[in-house]
Amino acid sequence: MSTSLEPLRTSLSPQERFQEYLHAKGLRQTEQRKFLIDEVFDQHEHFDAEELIDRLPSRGQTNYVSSATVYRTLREFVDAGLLKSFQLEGRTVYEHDYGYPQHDHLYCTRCQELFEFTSDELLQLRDRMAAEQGFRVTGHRLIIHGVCRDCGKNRRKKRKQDLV
Amino acid sequence: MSTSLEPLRTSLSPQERFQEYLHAKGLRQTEQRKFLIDEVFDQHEHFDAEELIDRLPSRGQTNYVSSATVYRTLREFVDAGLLKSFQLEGRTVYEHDYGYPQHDHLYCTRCQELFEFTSDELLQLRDRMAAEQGFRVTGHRLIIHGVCRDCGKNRRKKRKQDLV
DNA sequence: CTTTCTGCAAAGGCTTTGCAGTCCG
DNA sequence: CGGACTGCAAAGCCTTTGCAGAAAG
Repeated sequence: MSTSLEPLRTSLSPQERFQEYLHAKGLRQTEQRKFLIDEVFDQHEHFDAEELIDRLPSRGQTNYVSSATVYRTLREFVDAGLLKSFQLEGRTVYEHDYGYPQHDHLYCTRCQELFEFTSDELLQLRDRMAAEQGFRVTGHRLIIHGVCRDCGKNRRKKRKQDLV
Repeated sequence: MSTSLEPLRTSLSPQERFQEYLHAKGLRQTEQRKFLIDEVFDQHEHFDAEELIDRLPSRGQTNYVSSATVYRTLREFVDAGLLKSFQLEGRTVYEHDYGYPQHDHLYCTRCQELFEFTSDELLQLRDRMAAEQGFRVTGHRLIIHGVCRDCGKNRRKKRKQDLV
C-alpha cells in the first residue's frame, strides 16, 4: 500500500502514548499489548485484522497472540487514538492516526490499493455543507473509487458489483 | 429518514426499466420481483435488508418473499442501476439511484438518520484529486458524521467507537 | 420442456463474547 | 490478592449458497 504523507512531529511515541492511555484508564500493560503495538507501528500500511494476524507468530511460537486478543487490542488502539478504522469491502481497515495528518483515500478497485491525499478545501466544503443543515461535525470519510495509474496501463476489464 | 432532493424526470418508471433489464439479460419476471420493486420504490428512504424484510408480509401471508430472495433481488436492483448501496455501521444500506440525482450524506450518530446534499464543488474537487494521482474515477462515497440539528438540541452524551 | 427462480436450511466470513485459568500491579 | 487479561471455543450478525421443487417463457 502507498505511503504518501509526511508524519507529524509528536512528543510521545505510540508506545508511550498507549502507556499513558492504559494508566489513565486503570488498564494493564501486557506482553501481548506491547508486542502488538510494536508490530502495528512498525510499518505504515493500511491493514485489516486478518492481514495482521497472518504476519504474527502462529500458535505455539513465541509471542503468539490469539485472534480474539488481536481484535480486542485493535479496538483499544482506536479508543486510544492511535489507529483509525473504517469499512472497505465489508471488512474493517485500520491505519495510523496518531502522529499522522488527517487525510482521505483513493481506492483502486483493480489492485485494491489505498492511496492517500489531503485537501483543506475538502474540509472547508465539508464544514460548509454541514453548517447548512445545522450539523455539528465529528468527522467524515471520503473514498474515491477508481483505477490507479499503473492498473490503467495494463488494462483488463472485470468488475464486480461496486459497493462504493 | 430525510428526503431532501428533487427527483429527476425519467422516461421510464423503475418497474419498466427493470423489465427492460430483465429482458435484456434473459431473466424472468416473477411475482416476487414485481412485488419487491413496488415495495422498494413506494417510499424514498434509505433502508437495509433487514428493515425491508421486516415490513414485508411474513411467512404464510400473501406475497411472502424469503430473505434469500430479498437479498438476491436487492443485488439485481443494484445491477440494474435502480438502487445504490453502501456500507454504514457494518450493514449494507440501499437508496434509490434511478431517477435520483447524485448526492452525498450527512449521518447523525445520535439518531442514525441520513441526510442528503449535493455539491458540484465536491465532484470537481474529487476529479482534481484523482487526476493528480493519475486515477480514473468510477465513483466515490462521502459520509459526514456528526450530530444533526434536532439531536444537538436535546443534548445527551454517549458515543460508541465511531467507525467513521 | 428447459432454464431460471424460489424457499429452506445450512454454511460462510468476519468479529464478538462467555468462561476459566493467568498475570499485572 | 483482586481485578484485568488471555486463549479457547462457541456464538452472533449479516449475507450467501446448495439443493430440490416450482414456475416462467
